[in-house]
Amino acid sequence: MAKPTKIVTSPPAAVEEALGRLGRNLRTARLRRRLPQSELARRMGVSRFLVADIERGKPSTGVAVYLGALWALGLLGQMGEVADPDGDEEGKALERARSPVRASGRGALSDDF
Amino acid sequence: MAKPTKIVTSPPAAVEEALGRLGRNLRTARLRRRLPQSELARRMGVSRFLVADIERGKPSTGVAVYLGALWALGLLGQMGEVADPDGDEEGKALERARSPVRASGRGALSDDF
DNA sequence: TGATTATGTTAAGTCAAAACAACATATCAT
DNA sequence: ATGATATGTTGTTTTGACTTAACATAATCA
Repeated sequence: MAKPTKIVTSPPAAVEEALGRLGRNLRTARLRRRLPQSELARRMGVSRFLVADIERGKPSTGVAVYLGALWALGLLGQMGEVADPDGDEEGKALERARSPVRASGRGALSDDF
Repeated sequence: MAKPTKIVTSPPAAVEEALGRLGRNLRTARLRRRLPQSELARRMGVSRFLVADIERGKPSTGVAVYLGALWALGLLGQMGEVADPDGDEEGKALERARSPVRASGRGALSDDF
C-alpha cells in the first residue's frame, strides 16, 4: 500500500467494527462448511495467510480477496445490495429535492462514464 | 500487493461483476450527494485517485478504502448483513445435519479464537 | 464566451502487501 | 497417550499500491 493511508492504518471505529464482523462471519461460514483455511485458500488461488488475514478483518487487504472468499463460500450474492441506489433513501431524497417532479421510476441520473 | 495474486489480478467473473456494481453504486451515491471525488477523498483522508479507483471497482484496492467510502456516505450499515450467519441457509443446513437435535437457536458453533 | 470546477492521465518515488519457508502451538482423531 | 491436521508466528524478498505533482480534457456556470 505504500505511503501509510490513514484510513487503512487506523480506520474509523465503525469501519473497523464492520471489518471485524465481516471477518468473523467469513470464519463462521468456512467452519460450518468444514473447510480448513488452506483449502479455502486453494480454491481462491491465494496463500492460507491471506485467508487468516481477512478472518481477522485486516483493513489493508485487497477487496478482491474478501469478495473472493465470499464467492468461494457461495455468499457473494449478498454484496449486490450493498450500496444499491434503490435502497439509498437519503440519496433518493436528495435527488427528489433537486428535481421534485421528474423521474418515472428508473434510471434517473445517468452515471455512465 | 507484491507477487501477483491471481484473485486480484484477474478475479472470477462473478467477483469482477460484483466489484463493478459496487463501484457504480458508490459513484451514484456520491453524485446524489453532490460531492466531488476530491471532497469525498478529503473526508476519507485519502487522495482523490483512490476514490476514482474504487468507483472503477479496482480489485487490488484495500477493503478499508471501500468501507471508508461507504462510511463517509452513510451507507456502511448495509455491510452488516453481508456474510451474516443468520442469513447463511446453506451453512445452517450443514450445521443442522451435523448435530440434528441440539441448538436452542443462538450461538451454536463457538467461533471465538 | 471565458472562468471555474471536476475528472482523467502520466510519471516518479516510497513502503508495505503477499508469497514462501520453517517452526511453534493448538486442536482433533484414534 | 500418539499421530495427524489446523492455525499462528517470524523473517525474507519482491513488486505494485498509493502519494504527490503537473498537465489535459470535459463539464458547469455567470
